[in-house]
Amino acid sequence: MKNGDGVKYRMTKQKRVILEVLKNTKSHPTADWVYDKVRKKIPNISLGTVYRNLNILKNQGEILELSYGKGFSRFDGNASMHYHFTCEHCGRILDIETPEFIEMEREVAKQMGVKVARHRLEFYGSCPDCMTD
Amino acid sequence: MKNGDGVKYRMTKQKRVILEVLKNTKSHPTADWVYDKVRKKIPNISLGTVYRNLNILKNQGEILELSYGKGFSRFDGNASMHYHFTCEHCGRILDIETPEFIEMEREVAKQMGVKVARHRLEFYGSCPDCMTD
DNA sequence: CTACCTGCAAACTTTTTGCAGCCCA
DNA sequence: TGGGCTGCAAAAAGTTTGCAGGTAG
Repeated sequence: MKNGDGVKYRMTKQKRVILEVLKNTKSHPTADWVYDKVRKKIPNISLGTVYRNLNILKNQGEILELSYGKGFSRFDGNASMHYHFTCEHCGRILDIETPEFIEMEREVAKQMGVKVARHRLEFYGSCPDCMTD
Repeated sequence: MKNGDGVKYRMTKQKRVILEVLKNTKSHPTADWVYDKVRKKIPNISLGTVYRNLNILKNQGEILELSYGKGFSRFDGNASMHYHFTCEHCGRILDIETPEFIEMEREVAKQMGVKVARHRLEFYGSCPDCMTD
């Protein structure tokens, strides 16, 4: 992979706009959604460039990549640690403001004899708009 | 999709062997690994059949599908609720025997005004064999 | 018998990559 | 100026699907 460890990243128009799009949405968009949105400002940008920059931004710690089922990722312009709630009706993904549940890591480390570096926690259910069922 | 709601599932040799393979491993294999393993017993089985049956077994609640990053799923012959620990060195996935942390669901439901149906929790770090670093 | 299931192969989806020219630092 | 970055298009990788014949119940 290019842009490995000791490589200096450059700022380009493409990267700036991609980051802008991600920072200005609360949705947790797919690469394709970002592509569509960015094309409004840079009509001839290619999907490959979007993917390349999403990976760079992720490596730089500017954004988060959230892998959900099968073949697709979503991206989050908010890189600080937070959990997510997915509405199983409308598909919306909401940020959760709860502080991290770190005690769980200690518990698992002790019980399994492993070293826990991090965890990922996802909640699923119905969002306020979809609770009428 | 075939095999929808009211459809009766049949037991076939293929499905039986696939389930056997999954119940007899503690690894959390990919579809491809299952395919290789099953081919030792049914040499001319097709990958499509493996995928079809993995989906059926998942819908029947016999196995779990675990989606990790990018383009691939892993399957777990242990369908009872449990968390997973992934070793970031060797890639091994271990089952965690901790009871479910259900209080978190209540906490999130109250704070966000949502209805939480379930959650998924994944731990990452170093397993006992890889802790020498 | 008859629906469901199978093998095969082609299609699909999402993401990655090779290349030649471009442009940021 | 040089080494990363770009657009384009082709390729990868994982999964799904259409079809015609096979088989469980």
